[in-house]
Amino acid sequence: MIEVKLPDGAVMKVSSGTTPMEIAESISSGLARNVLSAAYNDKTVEANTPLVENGDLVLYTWDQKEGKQAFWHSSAHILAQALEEQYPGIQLTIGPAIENGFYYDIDPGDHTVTEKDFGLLEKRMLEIAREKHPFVLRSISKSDALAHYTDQKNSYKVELIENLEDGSITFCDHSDFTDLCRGGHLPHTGFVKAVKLTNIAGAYWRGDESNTQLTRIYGISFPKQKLLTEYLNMLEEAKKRDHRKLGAELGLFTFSKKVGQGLPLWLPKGAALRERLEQFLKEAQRKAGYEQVVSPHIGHKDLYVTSGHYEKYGADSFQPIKTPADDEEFLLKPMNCPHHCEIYASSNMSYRDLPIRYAEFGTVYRYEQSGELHGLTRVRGFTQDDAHIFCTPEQLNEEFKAVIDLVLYVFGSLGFEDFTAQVSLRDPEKPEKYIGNTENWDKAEKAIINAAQEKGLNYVIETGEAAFYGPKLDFMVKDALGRSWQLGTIQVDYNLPERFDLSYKGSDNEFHRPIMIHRAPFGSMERFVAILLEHTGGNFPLWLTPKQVNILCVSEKHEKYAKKVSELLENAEIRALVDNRNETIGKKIRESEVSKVPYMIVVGEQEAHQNMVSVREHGGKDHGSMPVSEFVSLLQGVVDQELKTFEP
RNA sequence: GCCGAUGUAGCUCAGUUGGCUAGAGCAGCUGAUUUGUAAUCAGCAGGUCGUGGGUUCGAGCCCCUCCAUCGGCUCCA
Repeated sequence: MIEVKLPDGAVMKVSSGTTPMEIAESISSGLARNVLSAAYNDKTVEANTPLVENGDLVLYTWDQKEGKQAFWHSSAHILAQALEEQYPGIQLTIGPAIENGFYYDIDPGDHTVTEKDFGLLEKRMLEIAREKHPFVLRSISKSDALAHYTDQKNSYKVELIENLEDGSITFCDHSDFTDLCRGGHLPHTGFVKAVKLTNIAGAYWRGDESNTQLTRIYGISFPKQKLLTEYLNMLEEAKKRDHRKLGAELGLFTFSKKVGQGLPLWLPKGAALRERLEQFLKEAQRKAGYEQVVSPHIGHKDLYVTSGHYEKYGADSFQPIKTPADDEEFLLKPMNCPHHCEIYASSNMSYRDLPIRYAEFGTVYRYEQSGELHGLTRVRGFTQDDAHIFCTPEQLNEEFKAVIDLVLYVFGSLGFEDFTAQVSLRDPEKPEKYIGNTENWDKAEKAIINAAQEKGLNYVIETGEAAFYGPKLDFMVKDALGRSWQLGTIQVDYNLPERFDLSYKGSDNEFHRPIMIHRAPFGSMERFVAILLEHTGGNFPLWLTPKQVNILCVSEKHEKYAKKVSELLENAEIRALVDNRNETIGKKIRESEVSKVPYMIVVGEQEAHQNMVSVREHGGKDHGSMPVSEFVSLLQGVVDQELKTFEP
């Protein structure tokens, strides 16, 4: 007999060899129907793994992340089986569950996998599912495992097995299909009731560009058809919030093949919105003791050789511009930091001057590979809300925390509550990717973690995500389709001050090296506006939106009164326009709704007569009629709610 | 850059096995109408079918090149 403890504290005495599924059955048949997977003593087990020692058992259903993982991972096995049947001779590699669904990577050999085959594959997967084949995990010796895949001429699996310890290797069988697998499956294939293969892509073996490119098939599966339908509807809804679509519909920005790919053109409305964002941040930065500087769009190649950027990115950048006479080389500015270093170096600094905070909305140009461009989130020319703080080691912690406050203020004012703070550290296995000595890196990484902890930030650590000159605290936000993007970033840098030989005179009358903080709360104006669009669906905060009020005339006869209202609003710094077109009021309202203008004022006979305005909010809410002054206070109240003042 | 897909009017789309002068709705323009809370009516105009080449008596449709876009991979100072 063994003792099995459940999460609610109950202890069950069962005979050794009892499975989690049998325990679920003994609790209730409803639970048993829903159990997908389990964890025993914090280790993932299958629902049909015999338990042979005392321990803690957690049963997972579809409602838990772990349950979904088992579900999708098992679905990947079914996909692999269908793929092998459809394309004989392919080599299977890996097939994990991911955040939403699963994929399988295959080397297709002579086959070309196309979306046209998805229907057949899905059909076959459902057939396999309906046959309710149990997933059976079995141990196999390393030599037998190698022999199995050498036999199949599958070099990928051989490579995987060679890196595994003998004794820890397991195969998973279902139907007549076998795969190398460490476990985490459903009891049997029958749980899978709905399958959708979503897309097909190239993916490099082991994520390394120098390796062969495999074919990756993505899919998602569900225990009920209804859940699949809901998922597909959700995707449709998300597409409506795509910033590329909304940006065009709302007249914010565009692209031109002639100007060049990845080079956004801001239209008047978009430019006005961006301008407002800049003013908002400039004001907060002014209060926080920043000074604006301006630097040119090109810089001498030597500048970037000094900074180290040339060595790191020179070959993959827009290539140097050469002067006609002296054959000097200039680069389009790919970042602002070296310029700001030179501004710092232009005067003698004392410890009394520090911290120095140079801010600039600096437009930079980076040659991103064509396949990486993506709307406004990944472009070749963009404007960073950049600033560089030069400070003493004693000031570093306070300065860093002040920047966290600023970033949180910016995010708060724009309604970004759903972000992940990510501490991006260096990859200790790849020191060649970074410049500077280990001692400074340790200090910089510790400084970031300390500040994040003291600020009570709930952060995750990602190794290998640091910049080449220093670690970062990144603020990650997801787009409509759940893809994660870096917006705000704060970086600690001991390296550039050294490379530019920056110094200050200390109270001890000796020269010291300042520490540099790179930071950008938005990240870039382009990406920030893109993600803001996807989060708000184009319904921007009132303070930010291009047009706040549409004044709609019931007929052209009321234009004069409308103009008067418009002037009053203008005096109160409210952005309003009169719509006096020869159209029905219904049509004007509809167009105003579609273009997401937050407020509508209807003026006709009645309003002109009573000197009032009828107020309708975007979405249909009727505020009734009121004097213009009352409407102005209504809007000011909303803006006050949205925009808290920044107190550093 | 790599893998896969897509490209017809400003936008959303139709266009049969290759066969008359490539269609529709919305947007635009002109006129009528003077409107009370999500689309008034009529007329007009708008396209080198992404680009360049090829096959064919004949190409929006078939083949190739390039360009751009979309979904991934890699990259992201």
